[in-house]
Amino acid sequence: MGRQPCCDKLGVKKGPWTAEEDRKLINFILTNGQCCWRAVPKLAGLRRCGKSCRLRWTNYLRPDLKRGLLSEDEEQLVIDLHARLGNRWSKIAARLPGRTDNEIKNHWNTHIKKKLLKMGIDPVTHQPLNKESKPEERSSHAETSGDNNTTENDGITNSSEENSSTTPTENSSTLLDSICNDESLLTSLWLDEPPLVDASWNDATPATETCNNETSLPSWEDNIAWLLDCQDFGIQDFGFDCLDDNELNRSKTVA
DNA sequence: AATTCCAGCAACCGCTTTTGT
DNA sequence: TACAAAAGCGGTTGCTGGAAT
Repeated sequence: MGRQPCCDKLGVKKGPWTAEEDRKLINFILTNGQCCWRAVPKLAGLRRCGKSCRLRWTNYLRPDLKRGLLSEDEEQLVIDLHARLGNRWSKIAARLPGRTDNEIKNHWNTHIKKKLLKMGIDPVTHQPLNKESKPEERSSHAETSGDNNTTENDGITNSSEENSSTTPTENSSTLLDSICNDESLLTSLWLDEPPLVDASWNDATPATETCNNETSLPSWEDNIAWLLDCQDFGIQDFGFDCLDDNELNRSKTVA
């Protein structure tokens, strides 16, 4: 028979998350860390499926998330990475600190696609639209979106000259340059090495000392502030009082 | 002012991959 | 090695708010 659903559909709530549900989830994860997602709803007192909890956490509640539109640099980086990786949003997101695959995917579909089309560039092949039909030497990344014939090595070997051909604006960006000129980084993209930055949240503990590196991740405290600003409940409502003293101290030292 | 249209985004669904036994 | 369970991923859907009529 088929797989069992990730959760029994009966009694499982769907649709937008309420502030109360967010609070429960945050409270639980801050207290216990990310453990078995399937068990989270039960343990956290949520009538949601584990999958939904994971999504909500990773896409919206994680304190290391950046909010707001992608910057020019980030956008350019997404374009370049997409040219190499295709629709592998999670891989792309792994190179943009504080951004999620869902966010990048949405941004791609709503903004970047149109932008590229306007510029006369095919968002799928990253080729100029008028010479799209040419089979071309640039096969290295054009088919990333197709049947993924591309081997991972292709992306690496051609990385340097691709850089100039994938619509990059000359002066765009330190972020992009630093990544695209860094052969080892590109290699890591293809070799599935762990992300450079987001790893600090893999264990979902608030201990994010490692987060404040040169990529300017928002700090834990900044995001607490954001959470408090953007959602209409206070820190008590979040159950942050469950944090231990160290965690609380860390939060207090921000301001 | 009311209605329609559309863009943006959060969330869901189903498939694939990874992990554990 | 085979199988099942869990996690992860990418495509798609549907709701919401703002713009246009």
